[in-house]
Amino acid sequence: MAAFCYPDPVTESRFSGAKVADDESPGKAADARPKRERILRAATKVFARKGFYATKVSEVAKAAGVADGTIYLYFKNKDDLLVSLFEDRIDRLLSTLAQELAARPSPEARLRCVIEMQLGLLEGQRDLAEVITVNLRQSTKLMKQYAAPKFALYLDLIAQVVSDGQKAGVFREGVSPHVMARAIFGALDGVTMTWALGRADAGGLSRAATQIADVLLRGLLR
Amino acid sequence: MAAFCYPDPVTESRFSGAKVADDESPGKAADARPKRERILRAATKVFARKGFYATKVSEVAKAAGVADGTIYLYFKNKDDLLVSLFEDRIDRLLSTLAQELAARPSPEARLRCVIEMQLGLLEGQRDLAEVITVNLRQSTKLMKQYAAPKFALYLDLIAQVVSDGQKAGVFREGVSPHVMARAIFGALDGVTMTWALGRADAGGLSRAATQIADVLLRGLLR
Amino acid sequence: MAAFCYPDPVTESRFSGAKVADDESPGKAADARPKRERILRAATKVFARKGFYATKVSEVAKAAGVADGTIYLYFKNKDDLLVSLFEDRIDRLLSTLAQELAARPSPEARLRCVIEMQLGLLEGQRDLAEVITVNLRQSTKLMKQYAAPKFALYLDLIAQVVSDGQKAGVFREGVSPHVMARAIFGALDGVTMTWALGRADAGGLSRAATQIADVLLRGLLR
Amino acid sequence: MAAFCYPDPVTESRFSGAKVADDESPGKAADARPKRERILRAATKVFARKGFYATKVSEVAKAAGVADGTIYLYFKNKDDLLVSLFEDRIDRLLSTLAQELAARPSPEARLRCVIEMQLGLLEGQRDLAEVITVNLRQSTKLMKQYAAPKFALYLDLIAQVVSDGQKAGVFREGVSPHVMARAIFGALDGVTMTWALGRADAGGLSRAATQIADVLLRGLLR
DNA sequence: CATGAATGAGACTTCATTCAT
DNA sequence: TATGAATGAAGTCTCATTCAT
Repeated sequence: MAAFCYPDPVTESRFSGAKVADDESPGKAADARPKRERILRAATKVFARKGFYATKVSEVAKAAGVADGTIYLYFKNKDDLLVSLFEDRIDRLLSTLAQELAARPSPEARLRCVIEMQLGLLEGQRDLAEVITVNLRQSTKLMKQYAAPKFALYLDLIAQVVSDGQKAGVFREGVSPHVMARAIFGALDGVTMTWALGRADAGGLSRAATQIADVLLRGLLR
Repeated sequence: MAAFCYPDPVTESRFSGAKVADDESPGKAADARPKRERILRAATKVFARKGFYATKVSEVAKAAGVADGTIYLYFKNKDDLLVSLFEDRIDRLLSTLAQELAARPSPEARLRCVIEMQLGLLEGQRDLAEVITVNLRQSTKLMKQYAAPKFALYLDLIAQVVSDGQKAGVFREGVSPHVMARAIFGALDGVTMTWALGRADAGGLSRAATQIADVLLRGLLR
Repeated sequence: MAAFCYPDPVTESRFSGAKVADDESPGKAADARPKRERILRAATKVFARKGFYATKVSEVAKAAGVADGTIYLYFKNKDDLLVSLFEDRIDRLLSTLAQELAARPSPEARLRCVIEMQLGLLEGQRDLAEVITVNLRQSTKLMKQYAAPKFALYLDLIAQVVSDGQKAGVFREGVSPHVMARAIFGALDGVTMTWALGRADAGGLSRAATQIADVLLRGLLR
Repeated sequence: MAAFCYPDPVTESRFSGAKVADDESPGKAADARPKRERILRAATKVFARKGFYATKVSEVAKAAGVADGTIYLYFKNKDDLLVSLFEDRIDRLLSTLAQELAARPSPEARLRCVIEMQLGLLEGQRDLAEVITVNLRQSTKLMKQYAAPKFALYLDLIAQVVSDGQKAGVFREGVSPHVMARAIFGALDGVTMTWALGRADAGGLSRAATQIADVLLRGLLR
């Protein structure tokens, strides 16, 4: 559930110092990671507030507490900042999701898991949610060239859950797993987007998750 | 179904003056509209191909066959081009949809109508689909200030269909009509987005519409 | 002799208005040429004073009395400014030189013509001289990629004069025309450079021309 | 002849420490000099390949196998690198040349000596030749402030040779020794430049030296 | 109405230089 | 001495917008 998440803000501040010391290879720049993370986190916040194109690199730098030039020690350019942000987070989601799914044999449970995870990981992270649902789509180029491959992996994973359910005789035939994957993703994305752009009340996404899961499962079951 | 559509490309060049003259408010200059339409159409094409921010106003002008400055006789600025594009199209959708829905009493038929219409109007208009699903999200500002209100109207309309279905005892209780509206919209949007970004095969959206409608209806029915 | 020159500063201000009107094709942007020339002239002045790399594009713009962006309507980038400057001038030199040489049959006269022309065209144009002898060599890239081809044409032309003189039995054999061409060009370039970097006294180059021509001719004659 | 040259690349790596230790002022740190030399040599190579302005200090550092900051322990700044390079080499040339000239009484021999030395020292050192003929002119500021004084010394030395020859009644009167010095230097520089920018074939410069010396001497002799 | 040359503000990015280690 | 991560000043270039024709 914490898959896609930044380190929890609470624990983060507590352990950030320790983390560098204990779970990083000591040869590497010991403080490089935190700085990269700091920049990414600042970028998320500013992008969400102002939009990607309206955000100046210098604003991200200021928010991260580094010099403008420092951004370019960690990211190729401004675009790379957005893409890296997306890739970092979706990588975490993919690996956790794969792991969680492996632990759940029933198709229903697996589908619920996907739904809860996609919504759960953004709950409480309005900024990240906004960046991913809104800002990431800023540029067709970014979408097509960079985000698309990772995104396709995620859709395939959902499609697999549907397909497995069909093979197991639990889900109805006659529904294309790939269309369904897109629809499921889109439904969750749509809910997240309006949540992020609106009041973003606590618990809103969890409640939505249950309802959407109920409807989709009833719709898919034989 | 032609709601959201451009005038048919064939008739357009021949009759554009006349056509727009009769179903539009007469206050505006007689030949201004076709030029406005030409610009809007060019914008759609270029925005879809390159993304809103990567598109220069001069490129839209060239694609529309007008001078750069002419754009500013019809639109306040570049943002206005995108917003106008969205509003023009969604206005047509809203009025047609309201009209179509009025003709269908059963909740199932009404929900199917929504789904078919949202997908149907973009079928064969890959450019427009891409602009609406991808480019419109370019700027949080645009989304929040301009698109959001119109968009909310659309979501309310869907929510109403769900809510009416519940009151009629056809759809299950326990599902928030607003959450459902967002999920339905998102599901269709997700399918459209991948369709537009991918191969965009003819008929792809219609087939998807039926499947999604089936799943959602089964999921919503008592 | 005016080959390589800007229009004479005196006549220029007198006739610039007229020139546009009478000797330009009227279809073309009537005032584009003067603006390009103005920029080129401003660039020469500023480059000579501060060096190419130390000169900001905005300084050239200010000196030319145009906006920064205007520079980019006439030149691809800052490098192009330097290269264009060189090419424009050398083109004029080449065509005038070819024409003058055709009118002189004797090898001695032809060599004197080359020498007087290379030095004469820069006499009184210290800025241009400095840009060509000093600034142009600022970048190996510029030299190798752009200036070199035109420059080679010029060297070939000198080599041809030497070679023709040898065939005519006037100049000694045993001297490579190409080596000699480079040496002649270099001798003149060296004199011009120190003249431009130093006091640049009026008449200095003409006097030098005669002396150098004398030495080289005596050295080359049988 | 080795005047202007780097230490021979072969012996250099083996004996660099010892060699520089004996013929240099002992005041400086014992191992600082080889590092200074390494940096200067790296700078020559990289400047020749990319041009002074296109070369980053970090590239020189990498080529020299030192850290960026180390450069600043030996040179005040990037400009100082170019100036030092020039001064180091020209100092060697000047002292060797003075010494060689002292050993030759006849004006003809002295002039041949100048020519052979200027070309000879660069033969086989294409990089250095390119830096001196092309890169050094990168900045008017560098030329005027730093290189010019040393350069003037060199020109004076050549002028002296001409002037002495005239006084001895060997060279013709009526030729300004200073103009001649600039022309001689320029002729050699021109040949070197095209050699360095072109194929730079072995022996090319020596052959050129003889031809140029022949022409100039015949031109200058009574 | 239409044009398109001109504008000029402002963003991204580079890179010489510094300094804590 | 040596390092190289960090800095931040500053320049090139773009492009939305204007306005004289």
